[in-house]
Amino acid sequence: MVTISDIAAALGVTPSTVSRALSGSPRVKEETRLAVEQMAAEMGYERNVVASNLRKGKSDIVGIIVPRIHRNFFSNVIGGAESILEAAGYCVLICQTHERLEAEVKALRTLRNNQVAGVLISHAIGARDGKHILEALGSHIPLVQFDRVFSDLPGAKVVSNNFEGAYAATRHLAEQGYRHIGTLAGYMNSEAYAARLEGWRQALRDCGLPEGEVYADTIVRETGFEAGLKAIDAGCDALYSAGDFSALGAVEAARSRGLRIPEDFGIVGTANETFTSLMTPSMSSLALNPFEMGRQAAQAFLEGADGVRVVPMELKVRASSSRNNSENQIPNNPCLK
Amino acid sequence: MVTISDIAAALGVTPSTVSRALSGSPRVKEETRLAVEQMAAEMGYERNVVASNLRKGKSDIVGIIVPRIHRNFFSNVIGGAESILEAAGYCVLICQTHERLEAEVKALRTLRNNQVAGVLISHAIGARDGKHILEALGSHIPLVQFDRVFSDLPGAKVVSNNFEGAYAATRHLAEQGYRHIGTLAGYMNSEAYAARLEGWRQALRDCGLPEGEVYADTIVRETGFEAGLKAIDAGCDALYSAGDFSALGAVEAARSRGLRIPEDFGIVGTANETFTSLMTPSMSSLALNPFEMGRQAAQAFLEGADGVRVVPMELKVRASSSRNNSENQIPNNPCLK
DNA sequence: TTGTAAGCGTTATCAC
DNA sequence: GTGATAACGCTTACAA
Repeated sequence: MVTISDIAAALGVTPSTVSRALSGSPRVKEETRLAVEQMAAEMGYERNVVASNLRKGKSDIVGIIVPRIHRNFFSNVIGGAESILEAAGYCVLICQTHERLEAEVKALRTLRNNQVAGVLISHAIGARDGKHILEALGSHIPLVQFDRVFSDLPGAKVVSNNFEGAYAATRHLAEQGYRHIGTLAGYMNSEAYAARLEGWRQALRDCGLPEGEVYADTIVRETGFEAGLKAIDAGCDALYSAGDFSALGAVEAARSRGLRIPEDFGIVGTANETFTSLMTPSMSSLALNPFEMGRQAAQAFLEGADGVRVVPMELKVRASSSRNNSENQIPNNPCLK
Repeated sequence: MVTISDIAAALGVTPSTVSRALSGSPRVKEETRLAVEQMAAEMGYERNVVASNLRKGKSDIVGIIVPRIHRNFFSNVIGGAESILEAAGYCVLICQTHERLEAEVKALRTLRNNQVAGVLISHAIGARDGKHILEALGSHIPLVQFDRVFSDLPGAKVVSNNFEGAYAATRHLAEQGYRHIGTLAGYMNSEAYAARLEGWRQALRDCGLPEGEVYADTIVRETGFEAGLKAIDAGCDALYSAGDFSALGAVEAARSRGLRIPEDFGIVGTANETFTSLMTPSMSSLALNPFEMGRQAAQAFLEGADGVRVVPMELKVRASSSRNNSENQIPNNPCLK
């Protein structure tokens, strides 16, 4: 392993000069810089970043903590963040918590102990607030929250316009002529899901439809199925689901009750998972924009700016909610943006 | 930030004693150890792993390099590896190369410079051999290759039984009565894909079917579509595809030619992506066992053992290849395991 | 523009 | 069993 001292010795200068030359300090003669660079290349030098980090008290690693990397949403957020961070000279360390709080705390500790430059996080389900985050990470490492955020924590936040998105999805169902629109709502200690719930509720009101009921508070396929059955038996003719997998469960529930989709039962999911466009009938879904969220989160970290950034969602209308009788009488509504 | 010196000062001992006590050295009195541990807890001490790593010349980070984390296969490998590595006290750093060689080299460099304890890698498409890997990583960091491996590199390898898997998939198609079975083959400088190709070829021979043709050498949806059209126009009635996305393209090609699946055209993909079981008709697929591959790769790293580990594949028979006329006359074959 | 020297926090090697 | 001391490789005041 060749060090700056080796290069210094070979050139008859001191390690400090070599260090300066290699880190682009202006306080070094152009001639020396060239000599150093050439010698470094020749000897196959590579900076020991561990030593460098120890000395500087921080690294060029940015940690990203997500519940599960295999979810399309999160892997795309990571991709978006990477695209920005790598260009800025950072490297990215990815941790998954599998939705477990202890894993999240452990990841935060690990990142702190590795003196990361910053942390981008979408927290695991199961916490009511972000106290554990501050405790585990400390307060001097920049923190950016995305998607699932705690408003009470300091630092930047990147969120979707969940209210408006769910509103648009529900309104779309109403416009297709569905009249009893329930919801599969997701985890209620998450502000993102709470906002979707409110969007759904507001849309029903604005469309002059009866109040709907909440049939689930998790977004996995199994509960989607159970909740779907309940909704159908209670007389629902459509569901807005805060997740795609629970929506899928509901589709299966409708089938098992002999209902045709979209004729008898309409459904819109959320997240635009790959399978939604591949299944038959294809499933409408409220698309998040994860790549852009990742980019925004990375930008927020780089700029060190606090505050909330909102990334718009986009409704993908597909077969599961398209009855093609779009001219239904829905009261006009000023809230839709 | 509290250091071992702080603890030492508070207890009237030296930093060396504290270090020994905290790292479980036997050369320290039980009493002192307890006192140190208590004081450490009290003062909220946490080891500075950067300093520790510098001193020890290595870290407890294991790097995992994959082409793309959003592929089901890779995210599950990562999950499997994590489950083993975290239990063993390592933390995991994930890098994605987006199939780009330069990104792979950069990742290897980054990992080496961070003095990782080891690297698990599935290399990007586009290299003929693993020279760049050795050059970038050096030879003293343990390397474990999985799925896409270079035989000529030293170190442990974890692979699927690609030959046998493709053989079984092709034979299954033959048993369903398909007679002109082509293949969408994948990248030929990858040993995994080459083995699948051979398995397909051998199965055709053993089943007494005419030699088939290779219609694609990439596994993306678009080329699957193009290649599917060609295969159909050339008289194929079935395809074994080395990837699920190309198989999906072929399904779309068959549809666009007005063929019914599986009646007129049969297809089996590879990888068992989530969508295969959700699409209509559901798609048969040769499942890899990524979680287990990840576990095996991690084990190989921990044990420091070289050699090749084989993880079996499993054929998932679904609608796209099920004509339910399973009694076709196929010569019995000793090769099938 | 370059050299000197100290130190980041930890661990390993001595000696006692 | 504990203490003193050096060293891991790099960066950065400060001095020259």
